[in-house]
Amino acid sequence: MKKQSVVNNTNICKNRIQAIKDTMEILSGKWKFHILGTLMQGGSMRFMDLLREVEGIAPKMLSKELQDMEVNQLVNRTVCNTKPITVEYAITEYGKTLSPIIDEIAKWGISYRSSLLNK
Amino acid sequence: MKKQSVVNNTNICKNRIQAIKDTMEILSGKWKFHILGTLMQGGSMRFMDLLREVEGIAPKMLSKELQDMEVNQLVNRTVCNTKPITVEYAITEYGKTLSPIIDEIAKWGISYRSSLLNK
DNA sequence: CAGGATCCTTTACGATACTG
DNA sequence: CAGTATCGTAAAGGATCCTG
Repeated sequence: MKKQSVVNNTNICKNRIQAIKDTMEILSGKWKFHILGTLMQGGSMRFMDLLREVEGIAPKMLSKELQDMEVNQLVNRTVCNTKPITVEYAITEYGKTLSPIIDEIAKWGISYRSSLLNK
Repeated sequence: MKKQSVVNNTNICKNRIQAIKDTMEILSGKWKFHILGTLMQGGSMRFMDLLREVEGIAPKMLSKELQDMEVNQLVNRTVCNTKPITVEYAITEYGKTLSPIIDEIAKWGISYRSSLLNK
């Protein structure tokens, strides 16, 4: 009667690896974590602001990464009727579900830095 | 006397972004999360086992990624005196500090999958 | 301001073959 | 078995110019 243990260890492992693959595919590229981290603390930001905050990124790359994330509903793009036009980017509610990941990454980076200093 | 508030909001933000940068630099490349996830659940593994488990990776890439991570002390390489020689890879204690990140990534991937199914 | 178009350079990645 | 060598492609990245 213990038929549910068909879900064996091997399967759980495979699923876990598949899950990592899935997530990383969506967050692939050099800049996505970086952009998400910036948007998470900056609220709504314009293209130019992002270009300034995400140091080192070229407009071409920023544009491409934002499009990727828009497709995956992680960020929201809003055109404002100003003159000249401005565009606001913000994290969606769905995108916010990534914040535990970003938080852990930031946390690790911080302790990494301090472990470098204490040598 | 409140001189410590020199650490203002802007600085905290910059540090956070820098921390994300640091972490992602160490975990850069297409395969590191994947390999780490595998090693975390597999314990000590041989090169060939990894090649099999990390589906799709080429030996060259596996070798390179493992070397990167060895330099950063995330994984441990042990040569065994067998015939023919075998090599065991395992996560270091330091590497294990990355597990909250990997866990969050796996968790997100799993709920991402199930949200796809419920459409 | 927001970004697309173009061109060019440099890495990253992949497939296959080979060696101690 | 555990890799390295070699070669080729694709993507990343940078610089500059252009347009609605």
